[in-house]
Amino acid sequence: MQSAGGRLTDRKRAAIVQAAVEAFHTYGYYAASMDGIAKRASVSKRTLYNHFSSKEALFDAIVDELYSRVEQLPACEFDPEREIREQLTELAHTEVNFFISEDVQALARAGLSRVLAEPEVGRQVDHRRLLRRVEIWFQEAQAAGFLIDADAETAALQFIGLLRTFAFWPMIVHGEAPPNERERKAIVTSTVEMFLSRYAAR
Amino acid sequence: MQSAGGRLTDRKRAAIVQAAVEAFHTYGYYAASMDGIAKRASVSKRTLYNHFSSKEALFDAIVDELYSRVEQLPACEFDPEREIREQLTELAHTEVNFFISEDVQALARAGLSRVLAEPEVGRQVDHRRLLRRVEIWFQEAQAAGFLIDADAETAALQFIGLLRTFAFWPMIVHGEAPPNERERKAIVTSTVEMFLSRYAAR
DNA sequence: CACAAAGTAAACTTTCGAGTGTAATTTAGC
DNA sequence: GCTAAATTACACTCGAAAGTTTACTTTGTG
Repeated sequence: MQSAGGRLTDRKRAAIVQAAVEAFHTYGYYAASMDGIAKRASVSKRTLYNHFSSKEALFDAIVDELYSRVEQLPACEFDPEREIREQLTELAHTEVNFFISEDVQALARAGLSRVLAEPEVGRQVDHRRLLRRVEIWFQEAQAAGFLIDADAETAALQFIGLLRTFAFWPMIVHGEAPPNERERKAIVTSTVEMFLSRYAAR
Repeated sequence: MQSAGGRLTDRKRAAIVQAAVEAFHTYGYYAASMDGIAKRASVSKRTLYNHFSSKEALFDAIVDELYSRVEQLPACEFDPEREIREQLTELAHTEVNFFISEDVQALARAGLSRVLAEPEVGRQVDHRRLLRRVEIWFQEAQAAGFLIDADAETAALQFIGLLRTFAFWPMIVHGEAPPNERERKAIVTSTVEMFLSRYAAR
């Protein structure tokens, strides 16, 4: 028995998943090799293939894994008792932390590199899944009279789009480091400011 | 002599460039093969290699080619005599048409797929180059008293970011069709609206 | 301790794409 | 028409990466 918990096979599987996340993060789907992942996980190639029958199966498992981590985002329910700006700021911080997390970055890099080579895959991704939370929040704030009447989906996309512009795409495209706390604050503030300028009820 | 103009070797080269743009657009950098490009250009593989000594050289040539087309964007100078909203709308349309053009999409897809596998490449891309025009425009509008005092780079990034959120990333990530004229108008209008809500002088 | 399940190492097959060598053919300026 | 440069077909090398086979070892539970 080793120090880490679980049966040997569970530990091996976890090591593989971890290594795969790192490899996909670093190299993208195509440039990440199964040999490399096996090595990184300190696992024989055969063991890798015993757990995951192909690279694609491994990738799909990783996507599921990361999605499940990802959907456990703290729910942000609208609260009519609290300041709208404060709540929006909190929501923005949650989203930013989400986008810059290792897991999401790994998922995005791997997913993107795949989607670029196999566009059909991208067409089947539900891009509203992550938007819905914000959309619903917006509708509730509207119903409570805090925000003006406007298309909730557009507003949600604008909000998320602004955050991604500063805290997601630069990391993906230019390999920038994740924003530090000061930078995150500036991003959130400028986004909230813009959003409220447009949508705050008079 | 064939119908198309130019020396044979020039025509061949043009066919190769055209085929490469299409291939990189369709498959991304890695999944596009030199055999495929040669076939698509109706050129022997050897001729392809006589013109471009490697895939990387071909890619770089394409990047240069597209960049040169791309930098001929109609300059949008700020004109203190005209309505700010009208000018901003025009600027937005120019940018949207730019982002959704075949050339830019091809460049982006190829560039992205490369950057995902070789992050160093991405780090060397000057991401402010396309921003500068808008930034300068914004500063001039500020100086003329049409826009409030605020960080020009942030504002420019927000503006471009909003447009890309609706008219660029969905095509890249989800393989969506380019927005039609009605959709483009809606994108431009909502972006201009948001931008002016935040930055228009009182 | 026995033994079944799981892991290991390393050589192996296949496939695919980049890039080359060559001999024969076509093009176009003189 | 002659000639040099460009193009072509195609067979080739080379390397990388997916996935497999085999013979052997480790692990841990009853």
